[in-house]
Amino acid sequence: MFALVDCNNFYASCERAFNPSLNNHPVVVLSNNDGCVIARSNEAKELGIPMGAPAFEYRYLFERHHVAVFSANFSLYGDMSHRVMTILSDYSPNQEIYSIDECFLDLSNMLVDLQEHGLAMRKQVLQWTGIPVSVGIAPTKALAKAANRIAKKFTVRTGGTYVIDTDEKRIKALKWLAVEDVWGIGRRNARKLNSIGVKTAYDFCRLSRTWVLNNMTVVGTRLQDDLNGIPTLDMEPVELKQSIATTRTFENDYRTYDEVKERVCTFAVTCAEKLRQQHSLCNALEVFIQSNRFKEEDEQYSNSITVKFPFPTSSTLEIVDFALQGLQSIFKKGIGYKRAGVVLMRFVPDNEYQQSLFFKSNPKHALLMNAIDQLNSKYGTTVRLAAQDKKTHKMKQERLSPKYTTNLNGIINVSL
DNA sequence: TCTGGGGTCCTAGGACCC
DNA sequence: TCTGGGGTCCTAGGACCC
Repeated sequence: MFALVDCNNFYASCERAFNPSLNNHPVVVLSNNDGCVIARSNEAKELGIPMGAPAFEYRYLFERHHVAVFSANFSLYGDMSHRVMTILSDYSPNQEIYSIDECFLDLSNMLVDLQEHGLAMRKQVLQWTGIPVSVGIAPTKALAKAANRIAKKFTVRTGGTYVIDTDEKRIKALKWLAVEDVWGIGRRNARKLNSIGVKTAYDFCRLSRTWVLNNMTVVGTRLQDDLNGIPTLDMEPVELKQSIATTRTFENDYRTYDEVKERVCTFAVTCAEKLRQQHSLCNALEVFIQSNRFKEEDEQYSNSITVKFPFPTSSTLEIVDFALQGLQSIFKKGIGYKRAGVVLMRFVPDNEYQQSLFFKSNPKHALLMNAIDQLNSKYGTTVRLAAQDKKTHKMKQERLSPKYTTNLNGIINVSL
C-alpha cells in the first residue's frame, strides 16, 4: 500500500500558519514579479480566481473581497516543507518526496490500521506546523492520488484520510473521478479522451490496450494498469537532479545585448552554485531567449541553443563563458526580450569522470569556487562576477511576508 | 503598465555503423 | 523501372507533473 500525503493549498497555508487572522479569509500567493496567482486558499477558489490568473486583471476583485495577497516567499515555503516532510518520515520506513508539498509513503507490510495511521499523521502535521494535509492510501500510486482527491474534497466526512482497500471502493472512486483529474492525464490527452466519449477514470480503464498504446504510448498503458490495481510505479529513491535550470521573465523588455547578457550571466552563476551543491559536473548547457509574446504587434522571436563542453566542469567562470558563447550565437538585434534562461545538463559526479586528452577544466577554479561558495553562504551573496547584473536589480515583490523561520541566507533561525 | 518557474520521461527521426 | 536490412546512439520537441 502507498500513501500520498499532500499539503492543502500549500503556499497559502504557509502564510496562514504565521498569521492566523487569515483563517477563513481568501488568500492568494503570486509568482515572481507578482505576476500570476500560483496558490489559492479554498475561499479564494470559491471567488472564482483561477490558477495562473494574471494579478493585474484581478486587482479589483482582490480589493472588493479583501483578498490577502502575498508575493511568493520561497525560503519560507521550502523550510516549512522540510518540517512537514520530516514529521511524515516517521510514518514509514520509506518516503519519496515527490514535490515541495507532497510525498509518497510506502506502507506495505505495516501492521497498522491504515485509516488510523493516516488520521494520526494528519493530526500531528497540523499540530506541529499548522499545515493541513490530505492523505490518500491505496495499493498503487495512481490510486493513492485518486484517494487523496477524495480525502481533500470530502474532508469533513473522511477526516482528511481516505483508504481504497477493496475493489468496490476502487471502482466507486474511478467512477467518481473525472478523466481530466487523473494523475498523468494532461490537457491534451483529456481533450482527446473526451472526444471519444471517455468522461471518467473508469471509462479510461475500460479502453482497449491497443488504443491506449497507440494514442498515449506506454505511459498510458502503465497508468491504466495502475488504476486497475496492478502497480507499475514504485517508490523512487531521491536521486541527484538530471538538469538544473534558472529562468526568469523580466520586468520589462530588454532590447540590448548587454542587458540580456547581464541576466543570462547571473542565471549561469545561480545554476553553477546549485550544481556544486549536489557535487556534480556538467557537460552541456542550454541557453534560451524569448520575445514578449503578449505584445503581438512586436516582432516575435525565440531561440535556444545547446552548448556542449569539451570537458565537464562546475566552475562558474567556465559555465558563464559557455553560456555567453551560446547567447551570442542566438541573440538577434531589434527584438524586445522578455524572458531568458539557462539549463545545465549531462551531469557526472565530481569525484569520478572521464578526463579529456586535450582539454580540461582549470584546476584552480575548484578552490576558488569553494571559497566563493563559503563566503556567499555565510554573508549572503557578497562575491560576484563583474559581468553579472547589479544587486539593485530586484524583482517586484510588493507583498512579501517575513522570512519567519530562516535568516536572509535561508538558514534556519527559529524553531517552532 | 502589469501575464511564473523548475523538473521528468518518452518518441520520432536523423546520423552513423556493419 | 527497379534502389537492403538491421542495429545503436543522440537529440529536439512534446506531454506531463507540481
